[in-house]
Amino acid sequence: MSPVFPLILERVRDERRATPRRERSDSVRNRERLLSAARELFAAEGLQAPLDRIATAAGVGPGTLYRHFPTRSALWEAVLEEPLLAQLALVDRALADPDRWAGVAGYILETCALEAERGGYLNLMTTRFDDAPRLLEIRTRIQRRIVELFSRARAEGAIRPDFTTEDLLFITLSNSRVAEVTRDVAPRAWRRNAQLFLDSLRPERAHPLTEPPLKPSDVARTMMTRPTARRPD
Amino acid sequence: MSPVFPLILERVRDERRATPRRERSDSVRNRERLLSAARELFAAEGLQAPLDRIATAAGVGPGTLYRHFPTRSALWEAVLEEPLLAQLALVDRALADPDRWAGVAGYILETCALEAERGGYLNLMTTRFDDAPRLLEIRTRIQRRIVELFSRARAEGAIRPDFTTEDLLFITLSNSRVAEVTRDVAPRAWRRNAQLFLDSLRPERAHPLTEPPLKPSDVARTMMTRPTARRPD
DNA sequence: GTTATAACGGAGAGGTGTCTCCGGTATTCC
DNA sequence: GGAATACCGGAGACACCTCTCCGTTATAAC
Repeated sequence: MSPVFPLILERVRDERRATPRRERSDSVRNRERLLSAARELFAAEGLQAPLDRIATAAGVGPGTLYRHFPTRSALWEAVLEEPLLAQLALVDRALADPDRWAGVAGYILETCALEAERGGYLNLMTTRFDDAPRLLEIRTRIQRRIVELFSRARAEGAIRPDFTTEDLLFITLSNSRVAEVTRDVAPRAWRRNAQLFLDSLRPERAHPLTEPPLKPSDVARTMMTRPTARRPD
Repeated sequence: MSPVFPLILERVRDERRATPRRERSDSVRNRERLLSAARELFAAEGLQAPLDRIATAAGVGPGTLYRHFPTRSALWEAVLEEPLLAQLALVDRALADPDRWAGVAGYILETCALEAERGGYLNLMTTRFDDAPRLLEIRTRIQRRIVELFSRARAEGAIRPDFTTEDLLFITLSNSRVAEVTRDVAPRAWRRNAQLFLDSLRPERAHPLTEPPLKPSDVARTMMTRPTARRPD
């Protein structure tokens, strides 16, 4: 056992590390499968769908899922960026509409549709994304644009003056709950709920709200429970 | 071993069966404790609160809980009759109000309050009570009265003409969700949501709803999942 | 007291879900 | 083709919840 051989092997290993090995084909394939299964199950059963079931649906073992996505948040980041960006695009379109009411009403209906309709993800806007900074960042951008959208509408009298962006929490929660419950029974029922809500938004003959609005910090604290099912420590 | 003794014992046993033994004091005490713990946990954590935790909170073993209340439904029947009757009383009061709008608006606000406020039970009106016929029966009575309340209000133009009692599902779901999420953060926030909803009910603010109303059978099918946690067979 | 027994409560089986470890294998590189 | 190793996937630990069985105990009746 001369010391020479180990040294050579050492060098070889270092070279390998410098030019990293190509990603294994089965790894790539499995990641794709996992993402596709996750998209499907998150849409069908909600963002809390059991990870094991996602692994099974993807045809891999649980170990493989956890290697690719160590936490639920990691999987969320990979899956939910796209729909969140779609949401962002919606606000932008709404902001571009010169008709303020049309902008606001259209935004609400479309964002509800995005969550409620088949293949849409429920609770996208009300789930904690603590460990998913990318998602959080997009949502922050969305929220800033929403504030802009509604303050313009309010300033121009397109909506009732006492409506705040925090009040959007109500339609968001309401829509996801209604959609969840009526999906299989009356898949378009959420629209009626949203249309009713729109009528409560209109400026004409609005009756004053005696209950003060939520503070933004309160809204933040209503976000849905932890991303993994693990108990709090 | 003469056959006489057994015969006497037999008679004694029969007499005992005729005059049943008094209920044991510890049994009574434990039932009270269980009910009180159940009231508390159902209110604090929802109607699906773990039965084991209820047993623990009552200071008894799980066996004792299941002996007194073999199913979750049995416990629900013992605990939820009272609040459902309170709900019934609310509709009756609303029906008695000669001012139709006041009746309807009052009913909605008060029923929301009943569910949302500390010690109230969430989802009382949207949980399946399949194995709790007494609760089911009360709820049916409530629903009949509600139909009466709203059809009068509609007939007299106190609310928008296209609003159906099935649409109440929306405020019910919305209120319980909002309450659930804001309870610890802004315990009165549900009121603002309800007030907004009321404005969508007013006839003078109504814009036509393009989405048709739910059918009563659809509403029935939106009821929340099974009473026990056991998987469906 | 004594006795019969109803009620207790905890151990544990069975189910679901999260997450890890590790022996075996498939893939890449040469 | 062979060697090195990254990746696989299942077994299994842990946690939570439901529900039952059964040896022990408390209570009521006498």
